[in-house]
Amino acid sequence: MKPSGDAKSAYIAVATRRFAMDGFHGTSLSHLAKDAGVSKQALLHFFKTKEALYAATLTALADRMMQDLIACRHADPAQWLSDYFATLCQNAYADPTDMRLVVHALLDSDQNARKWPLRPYLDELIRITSDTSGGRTAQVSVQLAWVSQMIGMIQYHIISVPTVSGMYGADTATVLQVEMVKRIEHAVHEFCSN
Amino acid sequence: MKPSGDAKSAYIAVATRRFAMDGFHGTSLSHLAKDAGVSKQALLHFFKTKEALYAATLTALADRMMQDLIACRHADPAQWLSDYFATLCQNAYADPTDMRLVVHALLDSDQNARKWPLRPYLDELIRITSDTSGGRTAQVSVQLAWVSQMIGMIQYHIISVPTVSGMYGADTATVLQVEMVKRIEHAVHEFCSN
DNA sequence: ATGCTAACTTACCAATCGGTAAGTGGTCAA
DNA sequence: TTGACCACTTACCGATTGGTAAGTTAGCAT
Repeated sequence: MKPSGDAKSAYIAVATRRFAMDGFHGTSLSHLAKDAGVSKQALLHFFKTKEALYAATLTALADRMMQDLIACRHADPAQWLSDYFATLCQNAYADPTDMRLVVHALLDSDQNARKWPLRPYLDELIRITSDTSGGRTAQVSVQLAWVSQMIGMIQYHIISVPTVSGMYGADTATVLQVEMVKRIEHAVHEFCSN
Repeated sequence: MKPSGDAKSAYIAVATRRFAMDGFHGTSLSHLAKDAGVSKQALLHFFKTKEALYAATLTALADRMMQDLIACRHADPAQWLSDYFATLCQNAYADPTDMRLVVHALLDSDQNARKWPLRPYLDELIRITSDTSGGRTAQVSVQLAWVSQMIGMIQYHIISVPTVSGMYGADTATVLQVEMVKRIEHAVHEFCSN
């Protein structure tokens, strides 16, 4: 007998990819089932509604992002942030799934009072920022603003890659990516160093 | 007899609000019709498919954004950009519709090779940037990167307002907005002045 | 052997989807 | 007066949606 956790997390993985690609409304249970190679009711056995499955993918996303952040831990908080944002960007070039899912979730967050699971992740980012020599003196609101700005420019950049590539060509898009990584590094240095 | 242009643009206005709120897949023709106070086929009379209506809203969006940019024209290009980004942000606080629509369109841009109408707007932003004393010396790729960064941080900030407000409270969200406007102003000054 | 439960399946449901077909009522040129 | 045309309506369509009901199959403790 299959351990239940395996199948469940496999379904979440499939759902993550689909929801990130097409959004909540653009994804149907039948498509998810076909992707997972099971019947639609196999999904509904673990998740009572489509909404519940979506919520589970968002929770898993939050866990993943927190793990990725912790994985970059460094004694110097500025270096930590610099490493993290760089790897976040590089990983997203290879697989933009998570970044797309976050943005989709942001756009959906109006219509249902969904418990937003990314708060600990944001809080941790702010905490690290407040440990840097440059960020220490800033007010909390300034720290929040800076963190928002950073993840905003990264995530927006990632989701705009296909469009930029279509508008200006793949070559320009690649050059833009390189340039963007530089700008991120520069932004961390400017804010966090004294 | 009603002039046809009026009804058509009224339908586009309704569709713009709905598509910006719920995205393409989250919006149905019947909902749009109910919003407009007509039957579903009134819409299909002007726009042959739902896709065509969506494309029309994106074209209208592009025109609007270009107009708003031109409306801020100023002899000093750095001042032009500063004014534009500030008013863009302020308008979006009052009505985030356009910013949400852009982000929705970015997320959708994979699945159909849609002609993206915002390119002239981007080109114009880059042109203005290249006229500033600070931007003049930069390579085109750097100018594109900076413009992407600016509109990215603004649009992402706007769509994240409800979530931030839910996570940290409306007061913190307001403080963040004020702080964000400052950061935008600072970013323009830093890049464009020399 | 038996009964219980977890992990499914097939069959089915009303509701809604985008879109087609065939009118209806009003305006306007001839 | 007529006839063409435009904006729009009602009626309808097959396909798909999220979800329910009722089995079926396998493993496992007793």
